[in-house]
Amino acid sequence: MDISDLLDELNTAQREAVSAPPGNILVLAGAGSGKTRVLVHRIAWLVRVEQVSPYGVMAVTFTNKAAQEMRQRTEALLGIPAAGMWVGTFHGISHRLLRQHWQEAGLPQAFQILDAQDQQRLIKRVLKSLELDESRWPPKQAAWFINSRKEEGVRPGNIPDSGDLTTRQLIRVYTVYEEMCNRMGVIDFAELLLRTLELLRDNEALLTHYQQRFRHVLVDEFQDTNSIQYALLRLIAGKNGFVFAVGDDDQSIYGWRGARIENIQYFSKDLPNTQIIRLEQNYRSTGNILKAANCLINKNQGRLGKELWTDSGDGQLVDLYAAYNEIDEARFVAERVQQWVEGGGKRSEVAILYRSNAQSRVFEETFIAMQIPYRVYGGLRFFERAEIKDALAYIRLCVNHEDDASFERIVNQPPRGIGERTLDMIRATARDQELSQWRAALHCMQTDSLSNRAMVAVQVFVQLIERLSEQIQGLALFEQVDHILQLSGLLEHHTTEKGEKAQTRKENLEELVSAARAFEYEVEENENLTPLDAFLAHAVLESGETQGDAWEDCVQMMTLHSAKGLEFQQVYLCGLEEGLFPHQMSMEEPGRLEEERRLCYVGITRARQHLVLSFAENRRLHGRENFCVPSRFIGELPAGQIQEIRPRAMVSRPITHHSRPSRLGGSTEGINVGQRVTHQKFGEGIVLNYEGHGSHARVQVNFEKAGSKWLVLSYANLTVL
DNA sequence: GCGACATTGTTTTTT
DNA sequence: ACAATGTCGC
Repeated sequence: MDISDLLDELNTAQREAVSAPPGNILVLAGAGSGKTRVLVHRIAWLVRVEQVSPYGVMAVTFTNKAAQEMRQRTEALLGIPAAGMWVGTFHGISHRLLRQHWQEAGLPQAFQILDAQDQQRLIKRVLKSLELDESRWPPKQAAWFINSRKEEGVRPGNIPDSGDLTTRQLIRVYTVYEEMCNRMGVIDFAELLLRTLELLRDNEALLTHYQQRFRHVLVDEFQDTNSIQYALLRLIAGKNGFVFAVGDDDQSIYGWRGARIENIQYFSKDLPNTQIIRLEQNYRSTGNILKAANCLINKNQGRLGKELWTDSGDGQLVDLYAAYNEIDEARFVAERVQQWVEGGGKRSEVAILYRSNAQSRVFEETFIAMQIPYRVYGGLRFFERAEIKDALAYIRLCVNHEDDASFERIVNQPPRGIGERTLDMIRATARDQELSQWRAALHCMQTDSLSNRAMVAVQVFVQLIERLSEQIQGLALFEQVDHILQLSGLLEHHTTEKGEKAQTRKENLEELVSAARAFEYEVEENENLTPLDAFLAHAVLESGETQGDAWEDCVQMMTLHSAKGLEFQQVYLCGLEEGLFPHQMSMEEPGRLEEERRLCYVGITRARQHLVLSFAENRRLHGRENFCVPSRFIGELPAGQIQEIRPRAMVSRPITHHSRPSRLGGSTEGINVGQRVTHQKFGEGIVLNYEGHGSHARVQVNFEKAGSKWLVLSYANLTVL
């Protein structure tokens, strides 16, 4: 068999990984070292050389986009549709398993998936029913608690009672939340994985079946797996299966949402005869960019160790611009982009990266003023828009009357005279009688416990849903969606609504019908799912941009997080200031600071040809004008690779060559951001920020005992430690 | 039910 | 500063 085409275009390390005999393999793939390529070639190798049936291969990623790309590239390489091969996200694959084995998993056949928003709403209701005050028990915190427990595979009953009151309450919330989910037949994202894990773990026959089927499990972005995902992988691979994992510990940037970088370390301990292969040759960036990246990431402790290199030249130096303020920063970037475009560069080859979304605004304003087309990533996605979620809620309620989340959402949307009072009545009935809200509404009408007016309103609603449920029987998917939009009054509501936004909303709703129409083609061997159910699941699981929409030539603006996996000729890494990047919230803890550093590393390694760093000396943040200290990361870069651009005479602070943040001016002598100080009353703390100068200067100090305080420097009498 | 005011928080994001 | 909620009065 001719396999030369599979290996020809690979380097030695890549070849080693792709052609290794079946076994547990961990590929430590640096940025730009061809990790997806290796993964895809490995699949092709297994199928073509090792004669593994595509049916026995499972490939898992995190995002739908990555899954799609993997599938496409695999099919292109194999030259055949890889039918039977399971390529998808952890959630997608779990969903598939649960749909197939809903009975064994203890789920209703028509179970629906709760997205983050719906989950939050449901938690709010749980808090209310437990009579917990939302200000003392923030729903966000409860959601975080529940999700992180689930991600560790822990049910409410298995949380050790530490005697801590807060924890006890949260366990109660978790318990009730779970009951409500079960009653409503909905599961949240974390539950998707946890249920699947339990399903396989507790079901010998099923587990054996899948272990025998999937002898080869491949994982992308392994450094981003959390505990439950790792457990799932190991369970499916079993004793006789093989895991092929690709990851980069230096690009682990999702620790804050449960990803466990340690999984990389555990891998070789947990799985027998692990072979570790490093991919260090970089095909993306110039030598100078790589040197900067290597030098920075070297400051992290406990790395597995990897040093990127390239055999293409050094290229341009990395530019560093010290802007006067954030407006100057944006202006500088825009002008540079304009020069690039005038020189024949494509706008889509330029990325502006920043730490937080709020930073995009100034760039947007500047780019609009200078008429440079741009596109901002992030923000609300199609299926997350309110009007779309309303429409979906109608559909879901028609499919499953017990779905309280949907009931709440649309019972009075568009307004039909069912106000808070009526709802409270229904909610109370639901609680007391242990009914779904739908049934509670029926109950209220039967028992005549509502005012006449409310009665009629509820009746209208109930009849509407009943009529809709009946009428959509037997219709094609898009007709069902269209029908519901027309008769629910939603479309009409947004049509009569005035304002520019209303027009967009209406268009979005129409777009939903088109999406439903397009979706019909994708409904594959729908595993005992109606097209409508499949469409609903698709909406939740893949709420992303419908697709990579017509690639206009736009400058790309995004956060560092969303830049992972992408590459650009020119990268502007902006807002390199202490407190912003590394972010305030991550500065204290060494572990989180290292994650920030990895984030910076990710940013740097996005650039192919030219990297420009910038920071502002003054920045308006949360309404306050702040003096900024250049990010410590700037000081951690190799001076030889950096070229400072400072056209402004007024700026005179040295930037490179210190890793310590520079000193404050005026009478604030001796006090630096990040320094430990002590105060007579408040005790010890760390200087977080400062503003103003001379005798008016104020510093923000985070005291260990007293918390964060702003102090006027001339009165505070701080002692530097 | 809706508009006017007040309060609140404000890293990163996928599924 | 600012947007996104929540509360209140009509």
